Amino acid sequence: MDDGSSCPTDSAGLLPLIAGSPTGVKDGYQWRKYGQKVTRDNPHPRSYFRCAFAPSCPVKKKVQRDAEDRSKLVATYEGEHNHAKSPEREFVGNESTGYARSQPCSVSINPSGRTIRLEDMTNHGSGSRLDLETIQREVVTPEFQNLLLDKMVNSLKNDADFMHALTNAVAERILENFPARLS
DNA sequence: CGGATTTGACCTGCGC
DNA sequence: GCGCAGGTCAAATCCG
Repeated sequence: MDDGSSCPTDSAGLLPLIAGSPTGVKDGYQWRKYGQKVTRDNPHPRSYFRCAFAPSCPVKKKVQRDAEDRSKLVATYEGEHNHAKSPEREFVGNESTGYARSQPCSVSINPSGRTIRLEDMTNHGSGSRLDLETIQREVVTPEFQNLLLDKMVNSLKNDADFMHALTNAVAERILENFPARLS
């Protein structure tokens, strides 16, 4: 087996993507892994996570490497969080944009609107250009943008840390521009 | 020592 | 009814 065997902690073949995050890709929430399974159509094991921040939260996340391009990580979110974002730092996105780190990711929503699929292109291998075009096609739709905006606003409003940081940033800016008047 | 992860077993749904 | 595949459980193990 060529996948994960070289690294004992990379049992799901995900290690390069989730270094520093034992529960998976950082997306602002805390996840607890509850299972792993090798599926028929993909030799790479699929990991199952549920939201660890709120026991009653119905959200589940499935993470699996792409069968054809193992540098690609596919995360599937099911359900919606019924609580505010985890107080843990490392805000890198929100529940809709997912782990919007600096790396490109493809986002798609299934017809029910309750499952969000993310594809993380970590290593810029072949096909990344095509994937980026796919991302652009999917993200530029007005419906999707409105959904993202709505989710972002709600998430940020509920994030006390973000509001605190925003307030501080604004205050600093004011002090920079008008130091004499405030002293 | 407590919490998180791993992993084999078990459950459930679906196609034949 | 049977077999297969995906999903979940829970005991064992690991790690800080």
